Amino acid sequence: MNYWLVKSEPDECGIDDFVASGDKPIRWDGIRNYQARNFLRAMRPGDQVLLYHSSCKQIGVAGVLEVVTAPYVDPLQFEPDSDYYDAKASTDKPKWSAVDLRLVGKARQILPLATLKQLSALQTCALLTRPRLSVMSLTENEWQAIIKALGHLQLFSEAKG
DNA sequence: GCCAACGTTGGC
DNA sequence: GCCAACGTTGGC
Repeated sequence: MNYWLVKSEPDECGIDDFVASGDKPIRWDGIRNYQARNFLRAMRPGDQVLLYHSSCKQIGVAGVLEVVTAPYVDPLQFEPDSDYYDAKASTDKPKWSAVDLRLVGKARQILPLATLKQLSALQTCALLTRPRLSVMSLTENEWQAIIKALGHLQLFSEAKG
């Protein structure tokens, strides 16, 4: 079991999109950074993922997702009309990957960045030390610290009964 | 292979 | 909207 954190602007794809999608997974695509891609390629079905909302009113952890599929070729790299088109990628030599993610639970309230910054377990976490990295692994310790902060505040609710 | 210019991310 | 951080590009 591995732990991850992914960032997204909620206008693009946020926790409410996962709530609306219910059991149906959403493809996590459009990653166009090599380090983020390499983390994404290490994802395995069943891995747990925190969803972080960036560049928005309420910045912070918005909920928990899980990995549904193994990584596969991101089809958007081949679509010229897509924002995520990559002219250098070919079906012979695809460059970018995607996985499918599904909702586990939504936070009752966003766990704000300001709070995350105060957690001692996160002082060396990539979320705080590596700005602009949009997919990262978390240690079990980092994961537990965030889950505890979510749970202790009773922020967590089951998305589906 | 170096590095300046440029573009993007993302908090504030 | 500003700007710091930093990844990418491209000239040499």
